[in-house]
Amino acid sequence: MTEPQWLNAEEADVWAKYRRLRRDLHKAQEQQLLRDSGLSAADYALLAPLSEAPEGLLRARDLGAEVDWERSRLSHQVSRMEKRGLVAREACADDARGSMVRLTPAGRKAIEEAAPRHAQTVRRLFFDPLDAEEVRLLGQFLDRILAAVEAEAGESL
Amino acid sequence: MTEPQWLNAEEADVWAKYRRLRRDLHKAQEQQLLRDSGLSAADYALLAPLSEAPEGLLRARDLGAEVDWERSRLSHQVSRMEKRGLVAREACADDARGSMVRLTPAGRKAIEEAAPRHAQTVRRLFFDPLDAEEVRLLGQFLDRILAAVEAEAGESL
DNA sequence: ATCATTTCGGTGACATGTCAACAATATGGT
DNA sequence: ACCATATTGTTGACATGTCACCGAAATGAT
Repeated sequence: MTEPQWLNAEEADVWAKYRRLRRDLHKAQEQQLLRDSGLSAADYALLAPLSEAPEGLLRARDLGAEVDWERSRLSHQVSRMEKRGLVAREACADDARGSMVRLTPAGRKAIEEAAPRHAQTVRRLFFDPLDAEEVRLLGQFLDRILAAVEAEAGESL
Repeated sequence: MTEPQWLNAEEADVWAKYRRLRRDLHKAQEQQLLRDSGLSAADYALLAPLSEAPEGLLRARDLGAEVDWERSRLSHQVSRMEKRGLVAREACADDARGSMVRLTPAGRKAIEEAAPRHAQTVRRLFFDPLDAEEVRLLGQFLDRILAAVEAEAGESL
């Protein structure tokens, strides 16, 4: 009996490290983005798939699928970015319910300036501390933990 | 020349997995907490150190240090939790600037009911998919990445 | 003792994220 | 064609998080 319900000392330590990394890495990236490009993480998340789409144009539904965001979240964020001139909304020809989101020239300029430095930051902070074999292992660990999380999420559908 | 500026295919894959894990694990935990205990992640973050403090009483400054939150964030969250009866503010005897935060009986009940299931969820999702050696390795990886992140953060001080 | 500086907590404005509800439109079964 | 249902996007209310600033009080240098 006595399922191992609580975490042992090493697990508690690793869990604390994960939470700290989660927070501090995200904060470091947001600050780097904002400082270098004036973009927020939410801005970047939407600009990246838009910049890879033909003509920088995506239907809101498809942009939402790319980033896996809820519709309301996407709508709010697009509204904020529209105000700042990073994107523009257009009508959807195929479907009168739909809404197209187009990257403006200013938005294209912002993402193209931001992307290299963003990638450099990811490399320097996340990958440089590990060698190739360790990256491979970490990928395996993430796969397995993700599978457990997705299985849990799947139950409630 | 040509510093490895962009991520290679495996790195991009691992990075995408990390971001997905980051988001989905956090969401799974928040939902479990809210469903089982009516607490948000922010509630839990403050209730945990309070429940371990003598008399469930901590000075705001020290509570903030425990969770490493900014003062304004802590103040906002304590205000919201005060409204819901989870904690109560008191004057600080030593320092007239200070403010004490005390766990109410309702707050103690909430955290004590939430904690075991929270720990179970962490174990099931994060640690059960890994064996002991893998947990040890993951801890090493996190240590090294964290060191890189903290070094970066330290530069701007 | 005096006064600049620091610490402490709080507030308001705003950005972000979630939820419930809504209106308009599309879709599919009959 | 008709109508129940699903999809799409938006909105408003609210929780959360960040930032700049403030006022009060403690601290430290002189």
